[in-house]
Amino acid sequence: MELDDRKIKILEAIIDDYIKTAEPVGSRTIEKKHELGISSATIRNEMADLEELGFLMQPHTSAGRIPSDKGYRLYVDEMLKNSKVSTKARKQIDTLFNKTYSSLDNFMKDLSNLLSELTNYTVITSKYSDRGLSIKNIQLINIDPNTILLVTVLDKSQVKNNVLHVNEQVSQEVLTAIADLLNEELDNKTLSDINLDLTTNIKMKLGKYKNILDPILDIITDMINEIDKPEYYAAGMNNILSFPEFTDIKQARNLIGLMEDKTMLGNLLTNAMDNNDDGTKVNLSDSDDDNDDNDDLNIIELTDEDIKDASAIVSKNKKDKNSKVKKVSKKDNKKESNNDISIKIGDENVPNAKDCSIITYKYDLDDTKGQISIIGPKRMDYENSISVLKAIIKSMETKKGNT
Amino acid sequence: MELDDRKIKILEAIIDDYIKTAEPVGSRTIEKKHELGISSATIRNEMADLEELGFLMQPHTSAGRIPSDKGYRLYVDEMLKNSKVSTKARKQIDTLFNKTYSSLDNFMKDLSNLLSELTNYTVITSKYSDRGLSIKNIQLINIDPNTILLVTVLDKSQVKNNVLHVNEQVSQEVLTAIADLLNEELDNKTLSDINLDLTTNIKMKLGKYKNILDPILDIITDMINEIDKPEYYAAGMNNILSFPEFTDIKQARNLIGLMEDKTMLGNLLTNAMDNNDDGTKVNLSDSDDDNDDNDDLNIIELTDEDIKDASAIVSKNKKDKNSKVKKVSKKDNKKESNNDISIKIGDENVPNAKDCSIITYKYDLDDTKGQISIIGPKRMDYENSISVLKAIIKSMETKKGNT
DNA sequence: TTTAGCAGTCAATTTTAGTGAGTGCTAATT
DNA sequence: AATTAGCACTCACTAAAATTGACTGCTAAA
Repeated sequence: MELDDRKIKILEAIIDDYIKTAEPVGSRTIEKKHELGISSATIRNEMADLEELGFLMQPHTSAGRIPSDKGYRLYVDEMLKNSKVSTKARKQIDTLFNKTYSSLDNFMKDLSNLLSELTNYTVITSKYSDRGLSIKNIQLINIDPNTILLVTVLDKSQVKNNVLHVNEQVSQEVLTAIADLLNEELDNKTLSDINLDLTTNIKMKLGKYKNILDPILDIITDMINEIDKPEYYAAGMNNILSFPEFTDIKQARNLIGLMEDKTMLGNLLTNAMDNNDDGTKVNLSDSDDDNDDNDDLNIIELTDEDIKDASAIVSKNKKDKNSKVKKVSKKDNKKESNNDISIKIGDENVPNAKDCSIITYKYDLDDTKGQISIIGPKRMDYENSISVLKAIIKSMETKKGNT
Repeated sequence: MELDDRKIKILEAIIDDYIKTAEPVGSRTIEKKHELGISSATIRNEMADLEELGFLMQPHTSAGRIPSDKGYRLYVDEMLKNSKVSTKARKQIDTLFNKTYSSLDNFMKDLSNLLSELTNYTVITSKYSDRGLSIKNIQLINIDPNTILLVTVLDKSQVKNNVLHVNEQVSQEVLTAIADLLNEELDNKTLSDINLDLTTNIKMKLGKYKNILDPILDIITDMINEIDKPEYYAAGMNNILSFPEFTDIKQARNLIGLMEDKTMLGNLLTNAMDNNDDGTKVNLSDSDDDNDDNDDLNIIELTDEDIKDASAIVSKNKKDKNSKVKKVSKKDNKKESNNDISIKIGDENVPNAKDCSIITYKYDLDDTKGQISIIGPKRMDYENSISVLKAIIKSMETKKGNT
């Protein structure tokens, strides 16, 4: 059996409908809402075929059809259109990016909240520092007879403070001397360069300052470990509770628990940006508002024979309509795909999130990396979510260029 | 009608039962479970009286009774016993307090998570800096030709960094000079002392450094505003979803939304530690493990004629049994009550949390203040929650003494 | 004052019947 | 050969009816 043009149209109609209503879609609904020029009986036959092909499912014998994971996959890979971001949303995004922030943390929090507000889904962002960062400058400042302030400046103006208490009194001169020596030793060393060997080496060299140096080096080591740890922020968790698929309180609890547990969250997000065989990567095609209608998502990788077939059909179909869709081989895109958007559907996620879809963008601000993930039900509004996310990414890229 | 001894016993039995089962409690249940030596008919009569007095309610005619807010109030004010913290919990608390933390933030997060785990309720902590803090030291460090690092040291070793980019190149000597002058001007000024007048004044005096000074003073002003803002952290939100009173998904969503909204959360917590007429304040009586059984909560303030009557009875009752409960007038305790635990029940909270009870402890670490709040259903396990909280507070106090 | 006993209440549960949106199959039509 | 009309069948969902049982309040006896 083949996945022909008409089948795809019907599938698309069903998925669109199901995304809106969350109710199984029947043949008569399709006949009435979409002018396909065929009777419900024919649609019924096609639906039976689509089910056999694995794109649709029936919750029970006398119900309409709902999309299977495979159905969503095809939809996401091939049928997504670019919807325009509302002017209101546009404004909110611009306002966010024009505001000045005292820390990246605060910015990311506001960003997450906004994205959640604009999509009505839960948004999780992660943030971790680049291990390749190097130490640029260390300062030791005497702020109290027995208190020393250690200021460590990393690449790209990241700064860390640590306060340490010492038993003996140390003059600022000595501290400056120690700092100078440390700067010499640690200059241009990256965080991962700083290991036990290096620290013992330094301790040897600066033996006479042992009492002060030891705690300082300990603190630096601690700090490095600390920097490594990713941080997470979740916005709009309550949104998850508004979808009919999560009325089962257990499901909801499971999900909220997942988002509160750093370890589980780590797994979830790592998985979400894996570019293994499942999951799509969509390219951030340049979307000027002038030629929006042509701004479709480019296909980077496909997963399944059937989907490949379908892809060919859909592509052909779109070309006929003078669209710019092109198939890009994985290799060609290796480099730029780093920053792309990935979409994981249902079972492609960790078991705890098997009823969700996750749209993830991996950002890289040189000194800080991380990701922005939108989590919703499988029948989430992919089009709007991706559009909003893309708008935000565009602003991020622009801003990055300016700084 | 009077609230006699037997009525109080029955009330206590009902509340204890309801806390465990979340089901309306009937007269026969009480007769069977508690050996009060009276028949269900008598209990029935007493229950009718208790309802008339406002301590109990009936969800519907043919149901058992549940406690009213007033009933809980009496229970919390007068009937709470001190339960011992389990050795396992004890250990977890000790582990937490023995761990070293690089920031108070991280410590408070772990603390919240632990408290949530030990109580099975949601825990919210807030944290804000004392406006009375003064600036101890300002350092300006040249980290790049056009980049200056501003390090501000506040009282009690709080340190803030800010990086600023300037157009012209400035030598470290000039920076040090500016820093020295700033230190002179700002020495011992508290955060609230630093206003527009003072900054314009400084700008006048140091006119020749205008280009560098202006952004620096702006940043300091920004920083002060930033410091003022309280921060919140919520742990164990998913716990809220496990109580039968919140099976209604709307209720649950409302609550989780509340905890995600900084403004609403602010109101909630401010209200929770108000010591206006409603709400109890319990004193942290010294709880040595040796005389745990006598370690009851002291009553500081009461709210209602009926409750006062009841209080007298309960107190008398407990004295007979050689307990240490004593009534303390509000005035006598003005000073120490700062650090006490307050309990808000149902309608005493902001409307959004009217079905919850909130146990709050206001901590004060000199440089940082804030609160720790446990939020659960009105029929929450006050005894365990308070015991665990008290154990944590004790550890905090001890640690504070050591630093 | 207490208690046994009984009639009455009402939420919750179970049962029953009815409805309607949906299907699959078949035979007629294009 | 593909499409469609028509029909029997399925089954979740709903509303109404019947049943259950955990309560109460009241009364009269102890």
